[in-house]
Amino acid sequence: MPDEFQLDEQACFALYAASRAVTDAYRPLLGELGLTYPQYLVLLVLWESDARPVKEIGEALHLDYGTLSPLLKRLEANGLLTRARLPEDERTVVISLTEEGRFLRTRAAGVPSAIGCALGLDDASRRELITTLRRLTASATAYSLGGPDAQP
Amino acid sequence: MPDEFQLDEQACFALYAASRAVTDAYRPLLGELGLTYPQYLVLLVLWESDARPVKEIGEALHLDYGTLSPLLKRLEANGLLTRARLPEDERTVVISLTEEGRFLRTRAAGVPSAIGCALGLDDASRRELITTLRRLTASATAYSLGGPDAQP
DNA sequence: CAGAAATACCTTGCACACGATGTAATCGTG
DNA sequence: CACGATTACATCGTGTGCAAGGTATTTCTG
Repeated sequence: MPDEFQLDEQACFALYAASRAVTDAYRPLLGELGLTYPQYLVLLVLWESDARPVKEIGEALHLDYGTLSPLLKRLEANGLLTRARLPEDERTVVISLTEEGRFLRTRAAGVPSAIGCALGLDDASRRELITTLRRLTASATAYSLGGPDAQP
Repeated sequence: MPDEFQLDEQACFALYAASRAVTDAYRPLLGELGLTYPQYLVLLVLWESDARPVKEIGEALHLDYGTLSPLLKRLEANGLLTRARLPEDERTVVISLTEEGRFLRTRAAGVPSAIGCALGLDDASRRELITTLRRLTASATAYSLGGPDAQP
């Protein structure tokens, strides 16, 4: 019987390695734009719909405030976005793109297709991979929240 | 036509999110053993074959010295392994498990199956996922090394 | 065999990621 | 309406990851 500790048999390691390899592929492209991959993800969210509270960005990317707060501060320092308290609710901070932040989208126009090419996946296997990974993410998240033997 | 910037359509983000979700699932289990996920990966490598140079561990996990050196120092400080220069080649540092490091394997016996269960993948889709991810990793790595338009 | 190149590793600096803790604002309840 | 709970966010500490730069040891080359 196979060794359950065998690295090659573990989907988790394949996932971990693939994730870093893909981020590596992004690095030179995003470096041209002065961005890291997580910063690029934040911009994707904002390009899709601007002026959102930090909470929504965190939900979209599954990132907590401890990660987002300093990241957003760096993007603000680079002139890509602004932070403003909501008058109706002084607790929430709304993140809005600056003109420069909106313009960066045109400079990033080639990135998705370049990466799509780098991954070397046809459209069908890409969709299937996304489906599998989403199921896996949901399953792992449920496990984390509920614990190995959760009793509701 | 679909927006190429759409977060939901990007395999990269699914990968990034899944990788972190899986690491989250490991955290409580490994926390019991006083380990992080990358530290656990190093032990997997050493449990498979002990007394290896840092270079080999890095190749197995696709990690560089900048990550491994401090990580190995922490594992050494925790009494799980030792570092020794090779007499034949004073440049290389050989990492060997201590008695405690070897024993930890028995305490970690339940981890792989617990995670396997948490991911909720049957054996077939797990293997298929690993295959897809390995192709993807190879493709992304080749892209990173060769550049978008490499001319050998 | 001397000097150059390569190798193995280490350290530093920066940017995530996450747990834990703190704070101000709002909400819910009696 | 007082006051405890909740919410939204910030900060701090620790541990990765990676680029860049440094050192010591070996290997290669002329």
